[in-house]
Formats: sequence, C-alpha cells, structure tokens
Amino acid sequence: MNELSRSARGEGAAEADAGPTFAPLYRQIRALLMRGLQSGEWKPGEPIPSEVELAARYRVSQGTVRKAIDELAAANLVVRRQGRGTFVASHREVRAQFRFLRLRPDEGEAGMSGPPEGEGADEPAPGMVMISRVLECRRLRAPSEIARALALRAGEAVVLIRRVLEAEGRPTVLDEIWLPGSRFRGLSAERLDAWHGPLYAMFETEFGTRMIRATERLKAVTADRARARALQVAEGVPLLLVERVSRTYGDQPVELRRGYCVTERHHYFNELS
Amino acid sequence: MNELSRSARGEGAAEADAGPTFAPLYRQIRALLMRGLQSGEWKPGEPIPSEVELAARYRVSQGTVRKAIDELAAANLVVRRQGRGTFVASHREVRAQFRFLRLRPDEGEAGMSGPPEGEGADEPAPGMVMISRVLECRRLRAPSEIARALALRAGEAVVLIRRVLEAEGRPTVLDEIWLPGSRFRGLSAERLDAWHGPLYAMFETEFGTRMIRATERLKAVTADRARARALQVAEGVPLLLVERVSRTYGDQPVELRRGYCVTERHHYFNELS
DNA sequence: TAGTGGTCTAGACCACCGT
DNA sequence: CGGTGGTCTAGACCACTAA
Repeated sequence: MNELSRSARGEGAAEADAGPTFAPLYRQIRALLMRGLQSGEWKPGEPIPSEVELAARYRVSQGTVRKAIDELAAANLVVRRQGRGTFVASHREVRAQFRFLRLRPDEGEAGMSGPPEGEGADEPAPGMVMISRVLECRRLRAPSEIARALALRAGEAVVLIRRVLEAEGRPTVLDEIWLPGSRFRGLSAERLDAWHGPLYAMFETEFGTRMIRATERLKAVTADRARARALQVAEGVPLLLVERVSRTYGDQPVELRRGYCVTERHHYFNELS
Repeated sequence: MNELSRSARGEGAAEADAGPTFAPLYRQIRALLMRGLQSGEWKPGEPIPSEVELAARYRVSQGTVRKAIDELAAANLVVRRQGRGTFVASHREVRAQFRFLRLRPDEGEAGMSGPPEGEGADEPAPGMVMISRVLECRRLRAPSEIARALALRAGEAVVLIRRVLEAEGRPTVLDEIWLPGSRFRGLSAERLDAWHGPLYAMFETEFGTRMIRATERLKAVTADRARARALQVAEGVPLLLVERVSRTYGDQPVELRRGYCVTERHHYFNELS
C-alpha cells in the first residue's frame, strides 16, 4: 500500500499521482499521521500506534517515524509519555488548559483560589479559575468582516456567543465569539451553561473541532457604554482588546474571538525567545 | 580532557565533582556549547566548529552532537546553514530583527515604506521601519522596583534611556529602558544617536551583551499628561503598555523596558500553538 | 572537489510503565 | 515481565556551498 517517494533515491516505486513534491521521508510520514489525526482515526486522548508499529506499517526505520512524531509533538498535536505511548493531544488535559489563555493575575494575593496542586515545573502556573457567564448565544448571518475572517461567504450562518469571564467575582473579560454555523449545529446557551470546563474542550468533544493554532492581535481601547456596563467598570476605562483567529487542521479558521479585558488586576503574558 | 558522564553506563570515568546530576549526553554537550557561546569563544555571526569536529572533540557520535545543536537552534542561539556550517545567532541578521518586535502596522497602505525585498516565506514580514528619537539617557541609582527586576541591589547604578519610536512620522511608542550600569559603561545619548540599527544589535556588538529571551506583560492604560505630550496624543487616550524583562545567558535579567504604544494604526501580534 | 549540514538506516541498550 | 518511548552509535548517502 503506502508508497512513499524516497526523495530522489529511486527506491520506492510508483511515482504516480503525487506530482513534483519532494519532501524528506519523515515529512511524508508526518503528513500521513496528520491525516490520521484530522480524519479522527485516532481521537483526542487516545494513543496512536507505537513507533515500531508505524515503522513497520510505513516500511521505514523507527528513527524516521520518530523524527516525524517529534515534530508533531513540538506542534502540540501529540503528547509523548515515556513507557506508555504517544497520545493525541486534548484540550481536556491539564497541560493544555492554559496554552490559549494568556491572561494572568498580577502577583500578590489575588487569584490564588485554585492553584494546580501537585505541579512542579513546566510553566509558571497561572492558577486562575474564571467563571463564565453566558450573556447570549444566537445564530445569524455573518457580517462580511466576520465572514472574511472565518473564510465563509458573506451571509452564511454563524453562531455568536457573548459572555463575561469573572475572576474573584469581578467581571474581567467580555468575549464575543464567532463560530461557523455549519460546524456548531445545536450549540446553545443552555449547552454552554451545562458544560463545565474549558470552551475548547467542549468544542473538541461535542463538535469534533479541535483548535490547534491561533493568531492574536492586541490593542488598547476604551470601554464604550455597553461594554463598560457588561464589565461593571466606568465608561472610558482602558481595556485590552485581544482579537484571536483560531484554526483547526489544515489551518482552517474556525473561530473569531474578541476579548475585552480589564487589566487592573490582570495582565497578558507572553514569552519571546 | 572533557569527561562526560555516560548517563549511568559507566563508560566515562571520573565522576569527581559533578555531583548527582544525570543528564543525557546530548544535554551535556549542549551545556558545553552554551558555555562556549557565553564565554565568547565563538562570537555572534561566526561559525562554531563543524559537527564532525565537535564529535571528535567530545568523543561522541555525530548524531549526539547533532541533537545538542538541534536544541540550540530551536532556542535561536545558533543558526544552521546547509553546506556552510552552524553560526552563532546575531541581532544584526535580518532574520532576527523582528523576533523581539511584536508591534506591527494594521493592514492597509500604512507602514509599507521599507518592506524586506527578496524575502519569500518565513514569517509575515512586518516591513516596518521605525525611527528612534532619544529623549534622554542618564545614569542613576536603581529604584527598588527596578533593582528587583534586574536582580541588582537597590541603589546600584543603572542607565535609563527614554526614547520615542516614530512610524510614518507619527510618534508611536514611548520607551523607558532600564539597564544595569555595570554592563553598559559608556552608554550615552550620543552613542545611541550615532548607532543605526536595532538597539539589541548595538548591545551585542558594543557591550557584548546578547539578549536571548524575554518575558512580557501587557496591560491597557491611559496616557497621562507627560506621556500624552511625548506621543503627541490627547491625555486619556488608551495605550498598550508592554513591560519586558530581557535576559542573557544563564537567564540573567539585563533589561527592563516599558513601552507605551499607540495602537491606533498598529497592533501587537502574537501566535499561539 | 572537499567540506558542511540533512536524511535514513539498523541495531544496541536504557528508563519507565503497567501487569 | 513485555512493551513503550529515550538515548547513543556507526555508517551510508544526499543536497548544498564554496573554492
């Protein structure tokens, strides 16, 4: 079956349909594995086949499979666990909880209501529990600006969620979340209220849509009347606007989110290297 | 010479001073290479020895050296160039110019005065040329807050640079930059004015201090009177405050920077994965 | 052509995990 | 114990760069 092109080594046969794309073997393996992830052959939280089995299946050495998996692990698509296996990454895991949550409480007493207990190193644990209050969840036709960001045709169905995140009982983030209607049929305020845990975990388990990458643009804005009221702050207060486009496999955009953050007691954390 | 502990394989002798630290061979190699970088044995822009030479020097296989260098390359400490060699990363290279500059012009006509010409892929080229206007550069004793961030004793000498960055002729960023005085002797407004190019390139070549990592905290604030005047905006305008601590080898903090950004025509860009 | 990094292999052994 | 990922080796060959 699986014919891989031995990057100009002429070993593997059948150069049929692939076209003139020459990638190293391990990248071809990586692509095959990614297809398996995208198609749901292996689901979040489940193990993928072992390195030796994959090596046998694709008729390559274990080292080559290993390098392919290394890259998937670096991209957080997969998690290796020594002695156990390699598992499809999931937003339900604690490790992934804070990968897309960059807002953290300023140091000091605040925000320490629920620090991850046993954790040792890894990243500085934000240890923040935010309560979500859904203001509304309704379906409408995409404004052109939203459609463009989500790669939809203008007027296609989208879901709009508006919610407030509270930290320590104080409204802290006002979110406007736009999702393509086709992927999120049946999403409603009730189901959002019923779900306990990260939103992305819900999207993953309930709608089979897993966010793997996002780009964000940040600006400083002032609170208009409506947003000021929702956040229980004075009109004109400076807010941190975080505009995010999240993408799933194939780099397809599946979420546009605008978060208006009160940065009185919190900050957006980033690391450059 | 170089005795490496063969991670519990008992091959390498002399377990003398190292203590009970067991790291894989390639990590020990990595540490040795890092020491070479830190000590200036190989300088920014220069090549480090070839993989085969390093393998011979440390008495390990080329694959082990390779894995060590892979990690250094992933951390942007070193740049691989096929057919040429492996080079110490430098802030003078174009590739590194925008690694620490996350402010980008909003799309549209603006900011296209000097796009990197030949570039093809890599990262979305911000293509922004900002002019630096130094307001002042003076030496003083560190306020306790600054001293803490720079791991100095309160009252030690520090350098304070205040400057404005202009994009398209408009003041856009007001920077307050704090540096440890001991590392930056002889730094003055005149030398800053004389230097053309990125600040970090100057720090690297003129003061032998190379920034390799930084953490940033972002908040939204309002322009007070002084900052509003410096940025030529109205008092009360929302500004994006970017507070950065940059570190050099050994994770030693060597810069505290507060940037107040006008985000009318620009945004802070970030990528999550 | 010689030297560099990049790919691929095959096999050995280690560290860790569950049973 | 058997199976998994993690480390290390030795050697072959490829792709690229410069002299």
